Amino acid sequence: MKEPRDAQVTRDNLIRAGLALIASQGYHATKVSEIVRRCGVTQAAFYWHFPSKLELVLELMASGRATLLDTLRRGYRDRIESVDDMVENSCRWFTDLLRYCHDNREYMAILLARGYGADPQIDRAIADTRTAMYEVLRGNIARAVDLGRLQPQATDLRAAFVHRLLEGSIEWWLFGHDYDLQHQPTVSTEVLARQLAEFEFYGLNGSGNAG
Amino acid sequence: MKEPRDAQVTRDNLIRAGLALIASQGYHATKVSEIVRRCGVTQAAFYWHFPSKLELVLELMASGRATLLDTLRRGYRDRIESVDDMVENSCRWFTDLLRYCHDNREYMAILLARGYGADPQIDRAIADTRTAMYEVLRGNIARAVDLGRLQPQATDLRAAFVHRLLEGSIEWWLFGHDYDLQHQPTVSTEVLARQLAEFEFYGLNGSGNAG
Amino acid sequence: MKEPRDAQVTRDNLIRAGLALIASQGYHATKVSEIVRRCGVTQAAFYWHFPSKLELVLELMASGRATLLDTLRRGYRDRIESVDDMVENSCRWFTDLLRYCHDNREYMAILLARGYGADPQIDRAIADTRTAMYEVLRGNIARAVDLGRLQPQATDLRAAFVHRLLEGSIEWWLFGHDYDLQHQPTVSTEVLARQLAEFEFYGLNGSGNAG
Amino acid sequence: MKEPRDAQVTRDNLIRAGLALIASQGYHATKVSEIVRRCGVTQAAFYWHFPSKLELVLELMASGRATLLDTLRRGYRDRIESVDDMVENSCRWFTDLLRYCHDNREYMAILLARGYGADPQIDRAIADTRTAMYEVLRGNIARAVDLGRLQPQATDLRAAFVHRLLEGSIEWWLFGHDYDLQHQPTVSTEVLARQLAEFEFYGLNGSGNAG
DNA sequence: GATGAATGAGGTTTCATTCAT
DNA sequence: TATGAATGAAACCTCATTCAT
Repeated sequence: MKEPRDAQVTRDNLIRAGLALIASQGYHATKVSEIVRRCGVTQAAFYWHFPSKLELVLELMASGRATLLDTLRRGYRDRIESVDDMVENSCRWFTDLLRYCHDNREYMAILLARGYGADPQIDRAIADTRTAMYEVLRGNIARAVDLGRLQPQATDLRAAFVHRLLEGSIEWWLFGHDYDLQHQPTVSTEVLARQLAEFEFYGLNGSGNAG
Repeated sequence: MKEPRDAQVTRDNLIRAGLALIASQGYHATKVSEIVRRCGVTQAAFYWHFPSKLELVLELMASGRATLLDTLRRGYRDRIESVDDMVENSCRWFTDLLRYCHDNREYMAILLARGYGADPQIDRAIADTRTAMYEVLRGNIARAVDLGRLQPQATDLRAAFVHRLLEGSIEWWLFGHDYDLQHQPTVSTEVLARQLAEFEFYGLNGSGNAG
Repeated sequence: MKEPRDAQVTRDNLIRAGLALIASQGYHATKVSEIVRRCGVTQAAFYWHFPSKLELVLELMASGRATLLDTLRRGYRDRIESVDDMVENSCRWFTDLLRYCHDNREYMAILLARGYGADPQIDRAIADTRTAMYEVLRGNIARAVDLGRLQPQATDLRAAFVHRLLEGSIEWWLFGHDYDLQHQPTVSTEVLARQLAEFEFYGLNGSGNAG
Repeated sequence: MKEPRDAQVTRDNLIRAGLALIASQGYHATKVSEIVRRCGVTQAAFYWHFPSKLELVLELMASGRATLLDTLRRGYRDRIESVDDMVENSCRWFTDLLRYCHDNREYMAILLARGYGADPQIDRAIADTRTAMYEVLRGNIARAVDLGRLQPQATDLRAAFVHRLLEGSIEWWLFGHDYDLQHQPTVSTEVLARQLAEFEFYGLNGSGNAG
């Protein structure tokens, strides 16, 4: 259990600082000079750890993607005999996801709003991750259709609805209406997850058995 | 025999070129030199028409905002005796909105994904417009609650859901999963509007009387 | 006859300063910052006139090459009935060439010694020009062989000898033994040309009719 | 079971790698990082062996100079009763020299073309060695003049001719017209030496008794 | 209304060199 | 003897912006 090597600390600091700055200002507005100033090292040190500013971001995105997809795929146990079972499943799954997002708000900021348009490679990294999220949701809906729990109608389209509902709501939850990085959620994880699940299956009209 | 291309024409060209470039590359990646190159004028000409690159964008956003809000507020005739009436209303309103978005895809690209993180003033312009859209939706839901057509429950939250569902779905519709500016919609305006309205009120479970 | 435009003056200054610096320090040691300092303009001005430092040099080399080849090809009137006629022809031709070299010593410095190893494109530019010079000399020898004035023996090899004798002697003449850019020729153009021509045809042993 | 590669081995490797790189790319384009990468050691190791990159090169040049001068001075046995004796002597001497150059082509690359303009100290090292070579040649000619074998005319100038003819021809022989480090000689050592010696004393016109 | 030419500030990246271990 | 990690100085180049004409 040897103590963490200095280099690793510096490297982690650089990643953290880069993440924070890019989340709040975007890629182009974030200068290497500012990243290193926050870490108390020189710019040359940055380039010892990373081949370029772009590579730092791509590494950032890749590691965020890995942990996010991990979370996404863990969920959805399959006992679904009724629509209400599906609501329950969705609710649990959303809860896990929201916790992840809450704990990784800076990564989510880049993924959901501050990333596009920075650089083609970053665009791709974001699009890939978002598409992966869509695929998971689409898979779940398709399975429910196969089991006869949902009507076999416009699966892709409705998966896109759920996907965008979910992403957009997370963005709103974490950053508010004006995309403020300092915004604090006004709703608890549990309430949001439940309301989202209700809305997902019953829309504004509700289930009929709501309180 | 130069045709009399007056100042207004140049100005409009600059705005159009700026809009196209920013929509596809983002604010920082869009250079004044590129904008003017597309218009066949010099950079100094740009600065005769606009005080700065930022001002061009802000003007862009303001004019987009005006026409968008115009469209948004035109809708929603008030005869709502049943939920199905509301679905019909939503459907008509969505249709108008989608038409606008389709006709202004570059502005929507900036508004929905390529704008944040460019500059605090741009961020504000975007946030304001998006919030205005949310307010319209929230107002409609609140009215339905007042009229006893919807349950008086979590109005803000559910307005946020609808708002993000709508925005996100438009983004997907216009630009696909990987935010490709060249993407072509795979669903017609009418079908998307109807499906959105159905989903808005009944969720994945559907209305029961769907085809 | 309008007075020379400012821009052209600046551009010429930059070229001249670049030529002088590269001739004396080599390509890599010559900094854009130094070039512009000598011209009293900013670095951005440099990049308004030239796309890059490399392009400045390539332009330099290209224009030097053009005038040099022009000089090279002007020479060699064809009356050669005896070896002594050839010596006379060579002498005149060398005189022209030496005058050019004397008037363009900075370009010659780059071409003959300070250029190689700077950049692949520069290497090519130099090699091309030197090869062109060799070809002219080889052509002359080949013609003399065809006319029966020289023995048909190892033409390529002996052309290479003459070429390198000439280049090397020019280098020595202009820059001395230690390649000093400030060196002043110790021999007049005419004497050098005559001695070179004698050596070219008779070697150290001489013509027998020398003084 | 690491083989005992002691300090001297590492040092020699560094020198060899440096020599190869500088010969092919020039001084400035050769990075310490690249030298050490080829040797499998770190940059800090480099600086344990050498005080600076410049010192490595100077050492390189000094050792090349020592062996070259050794070769140069070994030659020229003094029996010269006729010009043909001198041709024979030159031929033998050139043969030795060409062998050396062939075996040390990387050093010759730096000495003859890739060195100038790198750094004042390197320039000096090169100039000194080349001047030493000139002195040897001049001494031989002077002796021949003293012995009455050559005419007492323009000794310095003609020594310079011979010197530059020799150097330039070696450069051409080793690296071709476009200074390609990979070039293979197209003429054997013996043929080149003989032709050079013939040319040295008789020029293009030849000896009259040539084959 | 527009141009040609220039500025100034700052960006990313490079590279020889050093120092604690 | 050597390494891993860092420094400092400076290089090339970019780009929004300006100004005289």
